[in-house]
Amino acid sequence: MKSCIVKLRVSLVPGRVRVPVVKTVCVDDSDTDSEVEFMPEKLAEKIKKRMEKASAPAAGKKRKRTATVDEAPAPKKKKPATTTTTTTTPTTITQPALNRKGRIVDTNNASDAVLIAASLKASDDIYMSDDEPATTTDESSLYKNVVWGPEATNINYPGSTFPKSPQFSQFVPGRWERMPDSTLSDQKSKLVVKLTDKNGRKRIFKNPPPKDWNNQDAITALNKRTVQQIRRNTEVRFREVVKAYIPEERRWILNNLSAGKPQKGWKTFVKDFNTQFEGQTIPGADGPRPKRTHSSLTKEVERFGSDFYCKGKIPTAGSGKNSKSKAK
DNA sequence: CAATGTCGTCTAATCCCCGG
DNA sequence: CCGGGGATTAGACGACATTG
Repeated sequence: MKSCIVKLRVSLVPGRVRVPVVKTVCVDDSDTDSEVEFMPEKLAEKIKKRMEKASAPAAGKKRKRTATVDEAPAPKKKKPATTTTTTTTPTTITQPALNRKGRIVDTNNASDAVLIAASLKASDDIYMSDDEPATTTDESSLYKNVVWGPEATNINYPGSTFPKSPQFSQFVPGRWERMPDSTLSDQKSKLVVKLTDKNGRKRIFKNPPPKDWNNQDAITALNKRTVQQIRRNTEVRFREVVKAYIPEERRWILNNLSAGKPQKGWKTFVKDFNTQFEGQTIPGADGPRPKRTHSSLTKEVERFGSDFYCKGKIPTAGSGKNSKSKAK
């Protein structure tokens, strides 16, 4: 199998997205049917839509996917540093070009099956053969033990890079992941996280593969662990810190609801809300107020509608159902 | 004790189904 | 086709548990 896949990555330049243009060339004796359908039309449609959206950052805040290459720390301009606090300097926010759904590969889908057949599995240098690898197979674990190879254990492995701002796209169910250029990538390669930490030290984290790549629980835990490794050692974050609703916002919500419902529909409600708060700096609040999405607002009302908004009250901090333990 | 892994809580963003 | 509502999946973080 002398096949080799040439992937032409498209750099997503915010503001001008050019989609896919794939080309998976299999240099092999077999002929390469260049007309293979690489992606279900429907999906392609969605991806396109998504990319458009992604490249049209809503004005205001929202850091777009910065060139998170292992480049300089990128000082970034910081805000007035209202209060001291952790001033975690604006971190690098990265996000995959395709959403979860778009990256999932369906083994039962004909065109996906074709892609899988044409794709190469990640190197054994990461860990030995998947088939007969595991030394031990701890029954209680969702993961299996593997014998890590040089790519995962040797800091000096040829070609290894240790970015200060590592890229990472969540693991999705299944061994394969669809890339922006619509080729497939073996998620095995994401099990080894290489980065240069805040202290300038090169690190390699080795996360054992799931026994079952389709087990969502295993995938979820794997994602949490990986994201945590990156979060603790770099400035990279995959999304903004969630900002809770503040009393002023909730007061507005209350005043604009009738029996728990928007008076003029959610669309207007969301627009008006953001016109009122997005980007505003409210005394006492931490930084400018974030833009709230339709999802966010409807969820807020759904959560506290019956117990608060419908009763003419606004939720108080920590009224969810826990009071958040502050000191312990 | 330090480094890591995991859990709990809060909130966001989708996805999906269903009814108008 | 659009919007509502419920269900999923997920990230940030602090706190706690485990490991070495």
